[in-house]
Amino acid sequence: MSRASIKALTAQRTLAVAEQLVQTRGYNAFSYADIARALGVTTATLHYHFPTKAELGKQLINRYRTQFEGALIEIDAAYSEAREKLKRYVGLYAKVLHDGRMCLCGALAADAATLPKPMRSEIRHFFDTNEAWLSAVLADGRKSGDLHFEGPQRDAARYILDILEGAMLIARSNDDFSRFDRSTGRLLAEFMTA
Amino acid sequence: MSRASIKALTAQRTLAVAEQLVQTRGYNAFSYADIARALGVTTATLHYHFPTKAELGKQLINRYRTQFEGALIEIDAAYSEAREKLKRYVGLYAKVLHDGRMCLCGALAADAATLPKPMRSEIRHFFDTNEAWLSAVLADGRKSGDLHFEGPQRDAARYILDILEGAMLIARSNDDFSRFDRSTGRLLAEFMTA
DNA sequence: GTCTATAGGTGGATAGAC
DNA sequence: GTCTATCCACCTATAGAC
Repeated sequence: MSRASIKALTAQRTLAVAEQLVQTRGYNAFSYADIARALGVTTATLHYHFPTKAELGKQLINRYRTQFEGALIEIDAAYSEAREKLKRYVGLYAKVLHDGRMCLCGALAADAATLPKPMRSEIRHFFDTNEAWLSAVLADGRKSGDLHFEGPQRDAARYILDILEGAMLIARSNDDFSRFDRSTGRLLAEFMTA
Repeated sequence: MSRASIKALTAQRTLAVAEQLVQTRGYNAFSYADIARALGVTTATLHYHFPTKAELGKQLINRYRTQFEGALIEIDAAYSEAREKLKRYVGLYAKVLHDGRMCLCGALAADAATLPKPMRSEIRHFFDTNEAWLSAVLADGRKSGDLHFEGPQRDAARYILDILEGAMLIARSNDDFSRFDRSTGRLLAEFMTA
């Protein structure tokens, strides 16, 4: 781990709690007081590590994207077939949902209009990362005959991301996670059928 | 119009402004003060018409769903082909997006965990209405050979709704409405191809 | 129906002691 | 690094005059 990413224990715990709060309640529905209560510290302590909520939010997304990129690298290392990679990719989102959470950036996207610019940029970065990885998998799958779809890979990648975020959003609000599995199952079938 | 739905002018204007605020900023990012400023009245006046924010929110969704049902009835009256109905249905969402807004219930779904139960019930009601209408259109389209899809109509209907909400969410957060059009275009093509 | 005035609470954020 | 104490802005909501 690089020196730049070494963080004090309280800072790490703050990020973990804040992440969970954003994913379950949304950016505008959590406060420094919520985190302080969970950690057993005061809000002044939190402001020492993260001067502003905007800064905390930015680092939150950055960390989330970095961890996500790590998971994508693991998939690339463990599987060679495009359709298997796509399945595991969907599995990443399913795991988040099963943990009772919304995708961090999906949750933040809903409040995008109220967020500071740096946070909006980080959110785009996360979506761009998804799009790039998916595009590569789709290109590979199309070439090998493993996956089937019409039009540009980029558009198909965005389509997949749209479904994942939408299915999470609706499944959570309806308290029925099986809806996510049925929708993503349909999605996978669509790309795996000639 | 039934007597029960007649509302004082200020109440009507309040609902219109509040709706726009929720759709653009989210439930937890707007206040009675925002509405009061827009209408040129005091917050006390708003509380006369809507005692609590929860009550305002509930009536907001109820009104939205009622208007939406009216639009669905219009579609049914104007078109007979299932694929044409489906196109117009997607057009309803496109219109909301083009107005710079998120679907009201999609926006609220993101904050669902922080909402009072009556509001959550109204949100479900909206999604159920979508699902029921779509299921009927899909059943009809499959019967006439106008639409093509695998599995239960209900699952396909939910799949469509998931994409619409997800595509809106991402398109808005990326400030690129054309993404919505490309994803929904792909969706329509999927159901119209044998 | 709308106002003034205000209560009671919580929000993010800071100064300065330890 | 963490604390106590505090500021000021904003929130939802209410009482009572007009």
